[in-house]
Amino acid sequence: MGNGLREDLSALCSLPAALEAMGERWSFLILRGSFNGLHHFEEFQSELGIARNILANRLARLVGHGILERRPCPDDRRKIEYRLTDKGYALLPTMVALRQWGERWETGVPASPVLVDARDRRPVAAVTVRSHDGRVLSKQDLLWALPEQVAQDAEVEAEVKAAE
Amino acid sequence: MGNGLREDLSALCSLPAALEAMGERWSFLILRGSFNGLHHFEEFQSELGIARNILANRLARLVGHGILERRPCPDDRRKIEYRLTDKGYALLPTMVALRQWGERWETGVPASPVLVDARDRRPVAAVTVRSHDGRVLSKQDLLWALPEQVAQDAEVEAEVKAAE
DNA sequence: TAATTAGGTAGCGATTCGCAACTAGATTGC
DNA sequence: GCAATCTAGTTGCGAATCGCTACCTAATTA
Repeated sequence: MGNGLREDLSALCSLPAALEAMGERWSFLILRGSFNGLHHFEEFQSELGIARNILANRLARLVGHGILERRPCPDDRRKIEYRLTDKGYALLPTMVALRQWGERWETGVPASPVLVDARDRRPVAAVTVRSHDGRVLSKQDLLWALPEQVAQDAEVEAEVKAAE
Repeated sequence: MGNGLREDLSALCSLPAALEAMGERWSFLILRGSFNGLHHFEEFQSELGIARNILANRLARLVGHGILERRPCPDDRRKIEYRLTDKGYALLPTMVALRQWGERWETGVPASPVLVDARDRRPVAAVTVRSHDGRVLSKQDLLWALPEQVAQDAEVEAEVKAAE
């Protein structure tokens, strides 16, 4: 049933393994490439091993959604630069969370390259869900609520005003 | 170029909007259903509007990957229960992060239902990337490092031992 | 025992996939 | 300044996957 995800990439990064389980992978993988400093068509193509027409299609889609920005290189007008927009960069927590999940549950080993704190070069912490005041929440601390059941903003607004 | 993602779901949850941009959606959407308390084939089918053969295929895949567990209902032997495993539940931060991204950048409105802290029914915080000691890290605080460049465990092990 | 319900399969046309070959514009080598 | 090369695609093709509808089987209810 599998359609042949490349094994050579699975070894380096858990993301393909995570997406093998989760479904479509190229958009996420292109995004990972962007986060890791890839900027040009040929870089993505050779790094990811994606078919050229699919890559062109996905890049166009990502640009269309405002996740990547497309602009000609000033120094070499054959080249096109693809860069993350703020919107694209905002997918970092999602990316990191998915990658960490793949590390923990699929590959079992840390992916490379590792995302580290620039200050001390230590790997970032596991991405978690937290309460409004920063406590880590786990399964039994969480609840799904309809909008009208959410604690209303009386106290929240009071705090915000107090902080200003 | 779009293949017709249902609009009626986009209104309720930002995840379809996020996945409209990100690619494959059914596995994530089934997972969201699981997080929100769906357990049976027909529930997923009518809630998500997914084709039956695709749903059967995706459920089998998720079960095969150990994300969902499949077991016959003891009280009604026609029914099959699909439940999140620990591995499946571990995708919560990814789900929440992707959903929050969709809320912020695609739909612009909070999704329903809302994930809240059971203690005070306030919505969970935005999922962020943090340092090992919990500081929120942003773009300029982060670095991609090769495994050999990661701060080695001399001090880390020392701390761990000190804590024991 | 007949009708209904739950969880699938089977068949179909349309779309998308990956692969390979080709193209167009810019640049470099000689 | 002309040929070779390099970048970023597009095109054509067969294979796989998609969504839709209809059908099927086992268990339950009337």
